[in-house]
Amino acid sequence: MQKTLRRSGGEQGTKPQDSGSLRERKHEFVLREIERAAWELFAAVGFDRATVEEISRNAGVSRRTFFRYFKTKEELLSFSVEHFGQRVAQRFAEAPRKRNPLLALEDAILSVMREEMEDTRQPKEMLGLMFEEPNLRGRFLCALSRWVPVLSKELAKRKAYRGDSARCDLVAALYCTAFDQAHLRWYREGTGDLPAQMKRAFRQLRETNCPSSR
Amino acid sequence: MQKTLRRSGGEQGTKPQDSGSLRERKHEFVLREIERAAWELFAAVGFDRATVEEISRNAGVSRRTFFRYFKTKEELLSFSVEHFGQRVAQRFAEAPRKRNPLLALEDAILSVMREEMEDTRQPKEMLGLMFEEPNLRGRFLCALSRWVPVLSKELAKRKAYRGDSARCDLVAALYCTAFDQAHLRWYREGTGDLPAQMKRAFRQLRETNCPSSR
DNA sequence: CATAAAAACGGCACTCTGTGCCATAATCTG
DNA sequence: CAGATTATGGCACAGAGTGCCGTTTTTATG
Repeated sequence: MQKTLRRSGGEQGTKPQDSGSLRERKHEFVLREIERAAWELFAAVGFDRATVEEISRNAGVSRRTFFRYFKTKEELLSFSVEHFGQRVAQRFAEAPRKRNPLLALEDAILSVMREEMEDTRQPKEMLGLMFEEPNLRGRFLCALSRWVPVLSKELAKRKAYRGDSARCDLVAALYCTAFDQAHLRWYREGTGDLPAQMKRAFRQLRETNCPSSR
Repeated sequence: MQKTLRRSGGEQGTKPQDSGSLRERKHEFVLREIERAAWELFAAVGFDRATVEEISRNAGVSRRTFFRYFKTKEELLSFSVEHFGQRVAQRFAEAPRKRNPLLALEDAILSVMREEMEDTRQPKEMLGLMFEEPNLRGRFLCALSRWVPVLSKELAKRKAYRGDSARCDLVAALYCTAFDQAHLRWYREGTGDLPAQMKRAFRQLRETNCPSSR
């Protein structure tokens, strides 16, 4: 009946997803407009002091409508994060089957990350909010954890991981953690480049083994 | 001037920490009383429908006072989780220096976990809330992430990890993730025992290496 | 023990988030 | 164009969380 059930796991407050009809294009437009207004205000006054009231006004919609696009104010944050995960999963799926799954996954993450960094967004400010505010940190981690089933599903298609969904989930989650930790350190140090930090985290993840048997 | 700045990293709404004076013993008592009342109500009507109003009333304090003990309603959840992490870190610190750090850490987690399971709490219900409600999932992950600096600090005392705080952070975070994933799977499957699930996750974490060089 | 300082408490008013409801406007379908 | 769907805005409302202040309890000091 409905063509709307697209997004894999968690539902955003955002229903129409097809692009084509006027209605859906308009929806997409307003969505971006709210997002833009929100980030503008976040950058200006911080997350807490940016009221939905004012975000909505700047975006040209009513407060009530805001909540039809985003279930909560915090969802504005998880939105980008989830989209990122979707892209990683897609990129990973495109990697040749012969390639080592872990390395393919790492490349997928790095590849999407580089694209994102070229974008004209406010990546650093956004991450800053994510890491500073414990409230938003939770949101971020929650959004990140939604990558797990998506990545896990792709991982399960690879020969070495087929049939062990628990292991797929775990490995996916571990890579999400490495992703997070690399970001965190990069943000806190304030120096160095993110891809290098990320690669190091991945390598260390793969090297976390136990020399002596139990 | 103030004796209140104690807790390592994130501040709970809970200030006095020394035990001895009447004031502090009373504070501890009221804290537990609120916690008890809260979990009782959560179990009865769920997290969302349990209002702070009613929790406070059942605990015998005012609504305003509730927020002096817990900064937010959700902090009731992260409270136990953080305490758990503290205990793991302590147990880990007690392990002999000669022991392999990873295995020692695993044992510390398993050991505290077993103790917790014997306690007369509502572990399953609590975890249920943590995993179902995306809202609480975020809180849980955020609380879990606060283990990282604590565990990392202990890890850094071990010979093999000294001087590489980035690696310590990462390894600590990876183990937190394994902990989370094991719980998640255990909860979703509804069967099997948690320690076994946990051990399996740890083993798989250690085995996540890359056979072929890049 | 008495008394003053310090801290906890309760109550009140207030802002903000998030939701249900309904009337209106925009869009889609035929 | 007409009717059905869906989006929107406005309103009222409940609950979370905070600032303020007067009162009560605990501690410290003589």
